[in-house]
Amino acid sequence: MIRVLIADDQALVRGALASMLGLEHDIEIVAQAGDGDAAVAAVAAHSPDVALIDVQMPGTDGLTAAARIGREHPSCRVIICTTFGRPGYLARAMAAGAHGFIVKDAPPEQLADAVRRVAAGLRVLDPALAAESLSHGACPLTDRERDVLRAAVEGGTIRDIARSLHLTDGTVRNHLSSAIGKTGARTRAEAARIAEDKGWL
Amino acid sequence: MIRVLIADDQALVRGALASMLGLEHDIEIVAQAGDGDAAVAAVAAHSPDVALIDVQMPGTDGLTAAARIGREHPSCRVIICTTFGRPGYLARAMAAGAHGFIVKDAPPEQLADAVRRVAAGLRVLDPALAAESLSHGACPLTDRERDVLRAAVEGGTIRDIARSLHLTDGTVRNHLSSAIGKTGARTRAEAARIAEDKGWL
DNA sequence: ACCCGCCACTGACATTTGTCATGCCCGGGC
DNA sequence: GCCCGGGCATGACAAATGTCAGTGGCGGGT
Repeated sequence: MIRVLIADDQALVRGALASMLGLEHDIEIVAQAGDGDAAVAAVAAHSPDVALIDVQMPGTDGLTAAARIGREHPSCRVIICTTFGRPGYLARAMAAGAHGFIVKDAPPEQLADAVRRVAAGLRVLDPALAAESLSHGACPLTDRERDVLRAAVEGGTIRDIARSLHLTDGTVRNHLSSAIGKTGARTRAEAARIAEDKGWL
Repeated sequence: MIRVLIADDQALVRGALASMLGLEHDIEIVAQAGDGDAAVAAVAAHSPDVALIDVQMPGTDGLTAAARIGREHPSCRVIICTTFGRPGYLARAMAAGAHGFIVKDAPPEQLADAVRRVAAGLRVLDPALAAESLSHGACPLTDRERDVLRAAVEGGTIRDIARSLHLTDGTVRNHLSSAIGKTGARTRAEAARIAEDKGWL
């Protein structure tokens, strides 16, 4: 029996995934969680063989939860399961020590398969996405540029961003300008969208 | 037996929802679809009692598919099932003749229940969301303002928007200014985010 | 010790943007 | 017929934005 934890913030899909996986005779759902902290706690409490974790979750997101699980409970293998196949997500998932990466577009049969492979010690990832992740290279943005872009997606003015980061307007403009250059955008809004698309935020 | 169609662009959650609903003894999944056009076609081909349709789908989106189904196949009742509980979505779903509206945050048991209620001719919707939808009133934007905002979410410059809509820069600025005023935003980026959040685009 | 990259800031500059007043055309309601 | 709202446009103006050059501090390599 493969003991599995499922973490996803949307109760409906979490339950649906659980009942789908529960139909498999060699898989047992031992716990569910709705956010990153609950996922880490559940791993500690139930020590599952495999944790299936969504990226988008309130509070601690799936990628940082995966990193914590990898550090604190190395016996539990992690599969990242996400809506968006963003190259940056794959890169960060691998850096966090995840053993699998699957997108929610994938055919349903693939999920149980991925769980079995990962439980057996193999790695599971989409070849096309892996190629894109490698070819596009790592995120070219510096820490500060990421901070500024993250604040920029809200849509506020430069002064808003500056205040929220305790910086000068000029500094924010410089970081934004540099980020715009690196992303090939022509506006900070476009730069923010591009960075978000690639999973760099 | 209640005959159900499931439409969702993410194969994994579509399959998961299907296997969860399939566990119910009085529910039978007769078809699945990955986009709006396929959903309409599947309704025509299998004449299900209930169609469970996601909003976000490539091509024809779930709300317009629901409207088509309501017009062309009135015997099939529609439940809109969405990730985001945006007031505008609920309003448009009701306008399209949907009989139910459920968010993916809802507890899993609620789904089968909603299917049964809707099949019985009742309406199912989240009271809190309905209240918000009514209190926030309808979308205050004119058609053109919506067009311009939709083009603005990409992040391009005013000139980009103007060209993509075959308008003058000045006209675009006027529409944007008016949309910014109506949304209470201070930037076109913020206005676009707000409008998207409310489901006005 | 030296160089280099990142961070933070300043000041200046040319554009872009948001706002406002004004005008014209059209279609719908009274 | 008249008025009103919406779409489109122009022109003008203040403010915000993007770009550039230059300064200094800090820390990590070699």
